[in-house]
Amino acid sequence: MPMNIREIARLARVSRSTVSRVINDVETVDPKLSRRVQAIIKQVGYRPNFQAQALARGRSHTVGLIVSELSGGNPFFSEIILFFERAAVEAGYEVLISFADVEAHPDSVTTCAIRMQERQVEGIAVLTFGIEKYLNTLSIDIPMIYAGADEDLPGTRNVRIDYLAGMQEAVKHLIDFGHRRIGYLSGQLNWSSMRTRYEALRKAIEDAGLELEKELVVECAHTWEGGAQGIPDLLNLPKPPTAVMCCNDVAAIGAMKTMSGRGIRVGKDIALIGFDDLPICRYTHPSLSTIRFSPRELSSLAFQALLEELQGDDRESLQREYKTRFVLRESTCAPKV
Amino acid sequence: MPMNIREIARLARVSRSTVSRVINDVETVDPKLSRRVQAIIKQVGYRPNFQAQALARGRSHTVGLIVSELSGGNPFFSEIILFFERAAVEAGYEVLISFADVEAHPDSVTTCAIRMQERQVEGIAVLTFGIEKYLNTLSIDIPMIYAGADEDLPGTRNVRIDYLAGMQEAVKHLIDFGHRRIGYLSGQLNWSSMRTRYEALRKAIEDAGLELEKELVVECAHTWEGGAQGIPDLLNLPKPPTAVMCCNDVAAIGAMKTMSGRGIRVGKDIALIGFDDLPICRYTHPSLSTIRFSPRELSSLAFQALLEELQGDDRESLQREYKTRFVLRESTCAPKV
DNA sequence: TTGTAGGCGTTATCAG
DNA sequence: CTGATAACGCCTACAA
Repeated sequence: MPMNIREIARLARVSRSTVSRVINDVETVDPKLSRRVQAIIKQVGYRPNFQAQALARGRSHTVGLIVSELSGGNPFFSEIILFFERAAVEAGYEVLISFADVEAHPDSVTTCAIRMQERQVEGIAVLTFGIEKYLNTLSIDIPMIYAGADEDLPGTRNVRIDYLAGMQEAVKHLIDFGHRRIGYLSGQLNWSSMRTRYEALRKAIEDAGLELEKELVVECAHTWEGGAQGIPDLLNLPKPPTAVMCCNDVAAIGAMKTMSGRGIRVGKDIALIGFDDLPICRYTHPSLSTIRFSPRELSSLAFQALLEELQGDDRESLQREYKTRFVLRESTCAPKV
Repeated sequence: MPMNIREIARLARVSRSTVSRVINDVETVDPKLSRRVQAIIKQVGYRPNFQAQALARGRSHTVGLIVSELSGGNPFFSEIILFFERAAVEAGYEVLISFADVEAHPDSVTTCAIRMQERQVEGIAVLTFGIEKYLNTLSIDIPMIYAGADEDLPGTRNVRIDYLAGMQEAVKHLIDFGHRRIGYLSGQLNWSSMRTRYEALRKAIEDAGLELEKELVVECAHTWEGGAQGIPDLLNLPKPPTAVMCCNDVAAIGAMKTMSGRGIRVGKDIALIGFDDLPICRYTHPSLSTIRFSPRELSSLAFQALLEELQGDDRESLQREYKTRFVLRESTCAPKV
């Protein structure tokens, strides 16, 4: 008992085309007939074969999502995936996820591209930071969306990320508190997103009339471990910073751990600010002031942009931008005298 | 220039069947010819159309994964998804993810089922806890895998979860420290997994010759917020517990937050044990002793079980079980006098 | 408004 | 070992 369109047609004593029309809500079908067919469809629990539809229509209704290999279980990328998936499903799309581990496998981008091609994805969103540069080899002629790319590549759309806005708010907050020596726990600066964050912070600090001193910038892995191991380089300085900003929350939390272990009270002895605003930030002790960079909104924005591209909307009006914002919690304080 | 098998055949001056054989590594094809065809395939960058293959083969090479709606950004489920996806891709399968939000939409299970059916998934893994009971309505005749289901449903395979092992280790650890009043921050007990964890803990405590007193069990949401709000009920008791176990890590971390705020030093004034072993556990202060329940292993185990079912392996020998284990960190201590 | 027939890209069953 | 040819389940002109 193969349950296909042919079988429904037989049961309803109509042609396959009619059933097809009913399935696809074509207007021109007689309402009475339509109802009859629908009744049978419901009765036998028939569902059209997605793959066959895709093949016949020449449209896969699938989009690709490329993210980097999850570094140390950073929840940020998990959430990117979750929210992108959800946005896609709501719009009737399927999503094909690929993990690109550029560090370990330089050819992983190729692998991604192959998978994407085989599944006939209609568009690709690259929601990770640092692998854009590998993608030019990929030369695909379908819509592509990046987030926070260095420069707008021709033929692609970019969701701009305004790192500066949040950084400025954070810096202003610190300066208002009286801080002058602001340190930065940076990720590896050869990653473009880390470079961008760094530049944004520097600009924010300079705009405020201060300077981000070289020795106050420590480069470490953008992971829990990285933050935990990197913070001593700042603390052990002859003149350590009175406030520290971090490239992301997990590094900040790692740093917090190390400092707590040394008896340094974050939010009292030193000010600490993260980046991302993971859910956990509200539940550290002290809760972590941070710069919000919501994976949910980013995902959603990226998918929307992709969707518009797919539907051939006007290219001009759709410049997307995500604006970061400072979130005040308990981990900041006035400089300790 | 449609790049399909027909085009390759034309370029290579062979039939489509031959190209198909080359693609699928059929032995009987002449090596020399095969190489020639492969060269052309590589040259033009041709990739077979996955959907067409699925249609022709009658196999979608896709499996479904049902998880519950993410509660408050608990990273546990995110990781379940990530690792399941990865295991599947390695085995050449695609995965279709569905979020079932049973609480808000009782019919979401039906929605899932429909999506799965449309995509012709070959099997389904239900890696969430508490929605098994809704699934009998789903009556699908494809392999299904559960994890930690109450009872082994007929015609399905279950990855057993040995909650007891880890609980016993944890309880023994606490008792060795001298604890006698062990409290429990439970999730809602009408969720089967929460009920199961509770039962396991009770058994572990009873096996050790103690009793899990009713008043020492607090029922709260299994979220950060839940833990933060639930812990006072335990602390405010006339005779509060000297050690608290939690239904999961996020609740434990929430509880930790509340206690820190009250000046209670976890790991000195009170012992605290989580459940799950999220990456964050190593970076709280103090780091959180917990019971490991690795989403990675669970996902992998579940996918393997599903795969074996799909490949028609022997049903008997494949009883899978995941065993939890206690992980000692800094949040436990002797009872404070 | 409905039915007929051909095609989407691939596999699989036959002959040759 | 290779090549026609008929599926797979659905969509879509085109014809009726």
